[in-house]
Amino acid sequence: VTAAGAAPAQRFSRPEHVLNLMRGRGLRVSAARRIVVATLFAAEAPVSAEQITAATAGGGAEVDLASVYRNLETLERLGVVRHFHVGHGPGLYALAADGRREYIACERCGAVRALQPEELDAVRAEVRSRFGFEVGFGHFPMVGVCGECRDEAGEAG
Amino acid sequence: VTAAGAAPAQRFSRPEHVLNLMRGRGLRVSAARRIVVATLFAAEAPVSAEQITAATAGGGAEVDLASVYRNLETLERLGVVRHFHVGHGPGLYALAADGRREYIACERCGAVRALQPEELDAVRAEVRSRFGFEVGFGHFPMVGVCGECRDEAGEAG
DNA sequence: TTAAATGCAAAGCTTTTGCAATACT
DNA sequence: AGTATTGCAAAAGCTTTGCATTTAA
Repeated sequence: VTAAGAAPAQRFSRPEHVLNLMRGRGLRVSAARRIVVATLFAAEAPVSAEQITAATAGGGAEVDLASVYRNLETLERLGVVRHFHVGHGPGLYALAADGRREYIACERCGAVRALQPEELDAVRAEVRSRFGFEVGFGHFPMVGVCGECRDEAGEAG
Repeated sequence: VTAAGAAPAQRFSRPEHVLNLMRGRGLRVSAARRIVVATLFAAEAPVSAEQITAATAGGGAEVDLASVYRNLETLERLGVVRHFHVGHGPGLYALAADGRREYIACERCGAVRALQPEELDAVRAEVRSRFGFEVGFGHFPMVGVCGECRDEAGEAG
């Protein structure tokens, strides 16, 4: 079942696919948009708006932070991008190309691990049966300490 | 085992207990502090700093927001108060009188349910075994839709 | 040509910080 | 009296908004 108003699940394997989608929707393909989209495709992990503007520094042109935010919002409306929040700190944006994702974050090293929703179904079911809440980790992921950071910290207090 | 540096688990059933603790630590008992502490005791649910300043409006005196934040931080250092974050929105503060608490929040109605840590042990264990993360819900609670809000929304899309 | 999108600047919201004035001890 | 604490104001961090200018179509 597809929710009305939501963009259909779709695959965007390259920046041009996204830009074509925008053109198809009557949106313009500006230099700023090319850069934002390119940066998202180049990113290996979710990035903040600030990081996107910074990433453009190397490429020559600089995209204003406000424009980055506006474009991220536009891309999110198109279903191309999703964002979420880890602890304090800015929102993190990533391509939604592979469909819905959820996350779990390490508050110590900042690592963000992307998960398939099914991987969290057991957790979700546990929470639902115990507390009656239907929880999701796509927008507000769980925060904790990852295995590596726990190992580094040692086991003795 | 008690972590070094952490305040010992203690019970504060009345505002005076807290004020006495502060005096004992060489801290002064100001009008602002009386008000902040009183407001926390009077609150039925976790409150924001903003709500604490607003709550003082009825009592006559008004405590500056900055002072509220500073006092909340002081009280947190003393182990009297804890704060956590629900989605967007300001931090929420509550007495830690009954020991450690964790939370789960409804993103629709804003309800915050306090939980004993043991109630979340199964969830924690599930996450640990699957992902290697040791997660906590005391500072960044899970966010979802509570049972009542789901009922209200109906079951058909 | 013309309306969408940009850059810049300002503002909003939460929280923190500097500093002179106040008030607890 | 002496200093911790306050109030006010300004600033910091993230995000949004207003507006004149640029620019894609």
